[in-house]
Amino acid sequence: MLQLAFIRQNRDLVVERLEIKNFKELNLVDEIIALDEQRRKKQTENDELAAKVNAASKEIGMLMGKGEKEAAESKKAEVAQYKESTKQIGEELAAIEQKLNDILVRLPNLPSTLVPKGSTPEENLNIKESGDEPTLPSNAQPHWELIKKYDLVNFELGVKLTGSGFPVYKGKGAGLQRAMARYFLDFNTKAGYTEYIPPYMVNEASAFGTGQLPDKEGQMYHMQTDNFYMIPTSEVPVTNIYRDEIVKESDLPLKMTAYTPCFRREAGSFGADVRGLNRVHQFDKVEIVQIVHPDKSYEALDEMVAHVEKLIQSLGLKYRILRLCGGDMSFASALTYDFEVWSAAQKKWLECSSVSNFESFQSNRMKIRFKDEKGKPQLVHTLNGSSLALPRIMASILENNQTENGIKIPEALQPYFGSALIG
RNA sequence: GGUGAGGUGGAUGAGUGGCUGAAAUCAACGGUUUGCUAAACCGUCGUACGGGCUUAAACCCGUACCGAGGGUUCGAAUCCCUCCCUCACCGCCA
Repeated sequence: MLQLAFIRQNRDLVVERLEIKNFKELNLVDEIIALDEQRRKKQTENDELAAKVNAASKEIGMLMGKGEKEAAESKKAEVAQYKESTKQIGEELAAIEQKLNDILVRLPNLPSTLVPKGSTPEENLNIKESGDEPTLPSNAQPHWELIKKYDLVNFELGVKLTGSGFPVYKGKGAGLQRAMARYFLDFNTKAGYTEYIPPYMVNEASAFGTGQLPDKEGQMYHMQTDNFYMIPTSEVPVTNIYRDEIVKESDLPLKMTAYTPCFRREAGSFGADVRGLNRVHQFDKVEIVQIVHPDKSYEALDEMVAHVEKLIQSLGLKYRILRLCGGDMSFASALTYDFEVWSAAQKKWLECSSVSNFESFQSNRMKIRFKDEKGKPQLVHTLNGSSLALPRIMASILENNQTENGIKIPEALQPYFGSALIG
């Protein structure tokens, strides 16, 4: 969430930036400022009263020690007078704080100055397109047909076991998935990311920390009995590793990677968008996360974008990089680059990575800080990106690399997959 | 799931009603000493919010926080209640 002091001091800027993010309830900004003022007044009142009570209590202790019972009793009576008002002021203060916090938590992050205006995916800025258009055989098929042909993924079986959107990978399909995961992880650890295997369910505090709650409540699977959430991305558990920590400045940047399944309810999708592996409820993803010094976060973002680009290039896929417009960005992000790979038979771009700088939006919720040279705690910046989401990469590889004889496996994956062709 | 023990600052750990925002030790940081390292010695060493304060810093003052929430009391780390978590043993089990 945004820092209160920042909103207070930059009211106009906040409103202007929120507009770019297509945020409608701009009146909340002034409401926050008004509530904050009330809060400070109330707290001063509250503190002064508490100070009086504390002072009187100390005196009572001393008087009792000296055996001056009379004087002590009269002091007690004095404190009793404060009692009523302490309770009332305390309650008022708590109510104001509650209200303030409720609103604060609903404000999305401010987009960086690089973010283009816009409200739909069409308004995203296409900043780079690269890679060769593959030459397909005349009888080229979309990946959901290829999957059947080579018996790689069974969607109907997933429906039987769970429901739609829970694919079952089989044989070479399972093998390709495993090969991708290992290759991506190796690629990341070689670049200095430490591998983690986190829990696949998180508690409320973790889901709140990265911004999934309360904003995206409905997008996560919720285990009611234990009040856990299935992770929609490993960003959630991995970033929360450092929740409520004050790290050493010299330990920054912290770089982490994790391979996990991701669970998304994604209600309301239909049609070609959800055919095959395009959009599913459970999919695997390798994620990278960085926790960095606030002065270095945009440098880190560029580094991560370059890293993901290199990985996609190594797979020989045609791709493009988009800078998301205000309306298409996530709640918590300040700047997001999406990577899309070309799925040649569907003639469709498939999002396979999203790399974002959250600045201090997440760290303010999670209270991840470091001590600067003066010893003052300061919020870190957090970033994350997919490196990469597996199913759409698989879809793209299958479609782009299909030949009369079978599917060619990208060279980089061959050592992991164990062969050069699915035939 | 059963039984027992326990949750205190970066760590260990003392503290059972006022002198405790919290002993002591370790770690960390600054310094003295030293040919270097080590040792020794001195000093510093929680966070948040509010006020002094005006843009900021420094500093000073206040308030809150000893797992979370409530209660008793003039006063709670300390007493009571509820919840959460951890550890040990048993049961079950990959």
